[in-house]
Amino acid sequence: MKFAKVIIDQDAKAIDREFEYIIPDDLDLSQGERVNVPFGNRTLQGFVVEIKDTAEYDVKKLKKIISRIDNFAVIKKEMLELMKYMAEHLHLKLASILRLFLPAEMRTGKVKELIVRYVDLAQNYELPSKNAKKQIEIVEYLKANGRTEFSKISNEFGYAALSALEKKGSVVISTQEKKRAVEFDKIEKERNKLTPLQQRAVETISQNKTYLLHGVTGSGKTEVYMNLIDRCLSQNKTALMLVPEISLTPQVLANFKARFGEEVALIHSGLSAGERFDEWRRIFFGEAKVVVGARSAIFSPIENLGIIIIDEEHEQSYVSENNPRYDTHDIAEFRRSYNNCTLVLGSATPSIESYTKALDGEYVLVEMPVRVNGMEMPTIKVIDMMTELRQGNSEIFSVSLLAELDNVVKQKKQAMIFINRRGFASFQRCRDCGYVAKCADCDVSLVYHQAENKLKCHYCGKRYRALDICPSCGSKNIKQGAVGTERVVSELKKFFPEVTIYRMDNDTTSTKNSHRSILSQFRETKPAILVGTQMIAKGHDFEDVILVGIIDADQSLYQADYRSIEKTFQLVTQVSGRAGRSKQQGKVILQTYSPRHYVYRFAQNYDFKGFFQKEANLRKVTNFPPYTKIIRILFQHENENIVAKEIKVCYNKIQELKEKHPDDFVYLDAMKSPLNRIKSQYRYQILMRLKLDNIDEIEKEVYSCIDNNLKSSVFYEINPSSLS
DNA sequence: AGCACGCCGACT
DNA sequence: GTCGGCGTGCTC
Repeated sequence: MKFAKVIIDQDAKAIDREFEYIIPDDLDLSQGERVNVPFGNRTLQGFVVEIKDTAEYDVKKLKKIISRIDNFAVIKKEMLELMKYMAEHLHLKLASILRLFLPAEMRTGKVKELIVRYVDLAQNYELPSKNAKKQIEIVEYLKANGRTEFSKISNEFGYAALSALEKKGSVVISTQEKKRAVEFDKIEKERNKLTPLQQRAVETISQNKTYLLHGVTGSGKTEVYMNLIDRCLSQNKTALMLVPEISLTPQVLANFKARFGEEVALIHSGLSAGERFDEWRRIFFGEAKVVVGARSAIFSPIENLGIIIIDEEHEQSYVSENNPRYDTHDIAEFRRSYNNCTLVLGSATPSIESYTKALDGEYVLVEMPVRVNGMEMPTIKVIDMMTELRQGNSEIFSVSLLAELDNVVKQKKQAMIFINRRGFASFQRCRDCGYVAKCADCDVSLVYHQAENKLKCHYCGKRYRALDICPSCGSKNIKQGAVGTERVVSELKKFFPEVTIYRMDNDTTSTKNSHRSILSQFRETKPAILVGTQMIAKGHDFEDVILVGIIDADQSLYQADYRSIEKTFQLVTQVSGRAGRSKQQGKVILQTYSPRHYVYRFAQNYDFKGFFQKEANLRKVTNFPPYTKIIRILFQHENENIVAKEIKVCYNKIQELKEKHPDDFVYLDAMKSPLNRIKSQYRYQILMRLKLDNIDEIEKEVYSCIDNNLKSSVFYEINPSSLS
């Protein structure tokens, strides 16, 4: 008799463990298969994670597996290992980890293979009579082209003729699965010859190690990646390349398709359910040799990996913000080691964490310090907006920015204005009493959207009427707060009424192709100004953009996040990289209310190393990552008394732990979350910072302080970037 | 998660 | 007397 250990596919902590079942004699089950099992008095879906000859549980109480669900093992061996690793190191629920490994449409069974009918000539077909012109055409066509899709023939020559042929037995109809193809712009891209610097990088990155590729914007990292993938393919290995979701533009995808053709599979949020299902199966069954995708593509069931590439490795989007929370770097490192392959982390502005590892010798540092075309980096001019204000300019734009914009317009060139906000203005405030409208459910400032004249909560999506009278003091003196893209556009129109201005942010790119169409329109128009959020900061090459304006660079600087300075440096560098991608040296105008902050001084000089030294030192003396580990345990429940009570119990246990190991703790406290209520859930959190010396043991003990049977939902987070 | 079991109030 | 409220505990 054989037994199976099964994980039930239910996202509940109480049953998040292995259950044993008897495998029926007539079922030849293997590890990684999905099965239906009796559970209590219901039938549930589960994953077989192990098959064994003996049972640990009381055999008399064991039930039999009912049936298998697929005809193959959906979870491969590597992924089962990865599951164990993630459970142990990231404290995630097994069922939720397993769900990461297969597309949702597979789990729910809502999407099926697309089966298509084909037509071909029968071996002993009869020539149709002379009058049957359409039938003759079909026969001729099939003779010339062979087996063809039924619908194509039917549409082109008519269903009547086709079915007549079918009745006579002159054609045969067969069915076959057709993979839903992802549509692309066809582009021909010439292969650029590698510069000596690129050549050296490709040669250096040759071993089964982790490399940090630090190349300035415009240094041609993508071409290096492509060459590394080429080499991999020629060695009969596969490649996995990750790109931040935001830079997965149709252009980027088309580049890969043009270079690697049918061997590429793409995984991104824009795919339809059917496309995602098919792409996943193409990867699973080894039809795709190169996978390009966003964060979640790291879980692609691709085998025989030769290389994993994480482009823009510093991007925060590589850390999933919700359950199950993971950092793509950790998963990539696991897969590198499991497959004994190469991992490349690429960036113009590596994260402090990664660069520290490179200096410590954990990663191999590869540098590309100059641009491919030999151009100088754009000049960055830092403008003090306080001085502007004192000199009587209370506009959004500084005198210098307006002058430079004017210059761009005269030269019939292009400019980009970058702004770190969405909507018309961030919030509405009463000038008399300081009242700011907040969401009743979430305790967070509402965001004013001019187009609809509504206030919206960005956390729960609830909508409110815009303020005209202050509900607190009755004053009518209501003003908008900080500026957003819409406001910048309408102000710009005042100064440059004859210039075309495009806007790109979450609101203008919600429909499927709007992203592409805005960019291609912008590309065609000169002079033109593109106003946008984060979205315009990444990867787009516009030859004629010679000026970039950054409105209120401080926006990201003063967030309650220990990485906010690092993020600001990255942002300024990335945005500046958009200026002057061709012959003319670009200019950047950076507007700030803190012109003396060191982040701008280093960014201005493109001094990454200087910035790194300063920032790493600051982290060290203030005891922040990468020199410590922050752990946040968030408790949520609709009943405030319950959360408060449960968090107290947990906190006391951790407090005891701290008394036993005082040297391992830097900080420990429990508190209300800054956003005390979201979607009617009260939120309390325990925050701690731990030293790294005994981190594995201490963290394990910390985690064991969380009771398994709490009413509150618990979210365990490592190095959180926002504490709201 | 879902479902049964079980012990207390207000209703034909 | 019973119907049903949801607290508690279990699921191989």
